[in-house]
Amino acid sequence: MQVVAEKGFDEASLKEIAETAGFTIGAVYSNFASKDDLFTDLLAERSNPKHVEAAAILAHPDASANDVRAALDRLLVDAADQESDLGPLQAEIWLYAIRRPELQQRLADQFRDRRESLIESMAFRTQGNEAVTADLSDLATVLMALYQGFVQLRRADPSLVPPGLYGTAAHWLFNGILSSSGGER
Amino acid sequence: MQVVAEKGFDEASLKEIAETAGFTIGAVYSNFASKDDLFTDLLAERSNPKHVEAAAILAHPDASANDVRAALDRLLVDAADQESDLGPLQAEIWLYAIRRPELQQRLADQFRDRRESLIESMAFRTQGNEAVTADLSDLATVLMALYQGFVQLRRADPSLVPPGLYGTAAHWLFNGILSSSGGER
DNA sequence: GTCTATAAGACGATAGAC
DNA sequence: GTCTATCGTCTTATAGAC
Repeated sequence: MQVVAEKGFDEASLKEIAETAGFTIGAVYSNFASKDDLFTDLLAERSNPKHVEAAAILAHPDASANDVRAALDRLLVDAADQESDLGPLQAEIWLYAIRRPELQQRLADQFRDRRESLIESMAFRTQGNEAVTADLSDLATVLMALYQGFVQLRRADPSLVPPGLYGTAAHWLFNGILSSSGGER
Repeated sequence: MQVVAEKGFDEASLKEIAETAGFTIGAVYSNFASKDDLFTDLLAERSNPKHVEAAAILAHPDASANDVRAALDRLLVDAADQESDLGPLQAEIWLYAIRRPELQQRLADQFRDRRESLIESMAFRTQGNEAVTADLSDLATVLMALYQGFVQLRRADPSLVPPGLYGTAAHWLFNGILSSSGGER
């Protein structure tokens, strides 16, 4: 995955992948049937733990609104800056999956699962607030899409995405839902 | 660009690229020095007209809030569904550019230009509204990131992004900014 | 400017020794 | 289960005729 993130799937030769892992090509082929098989296997192992983290914070009953905003920002900065591989890797996986019909469904399911855990976490914090509850699924979708977009913008140039903007945007969305529920939608 | 979108940069062989264009490999090499040269040249020609379109609608003084929401949704649906190449192509370009330091700056500039035209369009509609004007740049950044994320989610599975959600999200953000400007931010 | 033919090399994948 | 050595194929890029 490290080599694929750096070079791209096709430019990542099995020789380099094997040697990065401390093996030779032969060793790889005794464990995997093909390069595609290797990639799809590693893909299955790789569940996305980041959004679960955020969901855990969102779900924490003592967390204040500011805690949530700070958690979202930390999530973004960690992903885009510290783990600088994450953006390219996700793009590679996305491209790989949408071009293979049998994987496209799995990718969609993955997105759906992440959204579901986000919804559950947020539901815990917004129960009793009907206005927000009704739009919870849409809000989760927006937060996920925004995260993806921010990671890519930030990778092109960190100064494009001011620090704290992810949390601020979430704040705007939340308030926007509240103030929209009264009038027309 | 069509072949690159379908197969990916590496899997798009010069033979297929040439034949798709109705030429042979030799003809390509009499016009371009290398495959990278071909791609970067085509990359430069390809300016993104879509956001300009949206900006034009946003800038129209007679446009109602509903017109703007409808325009944003049309923008998304057109991009993700009709031009189904756009998502993969943008991902390919992004990956290609962030891996080449000399292109990364050009990519960042492109993002900055698009944001600038979005800001100008919106400024025309929000003049006099200080609360929104102050956050215009951030709002534009959020709308751009959201657009990118939506296109990718929708390509994995259209039902992940309900119709109208882009416009709704923009509506929430706008209202959120208005209601946030009074209290703490 | 575009073609055909070809060069040089890298790649994924396999065979067989250990 | 991992190694070395090798096979066939495909690729980018070039040379030279037209």
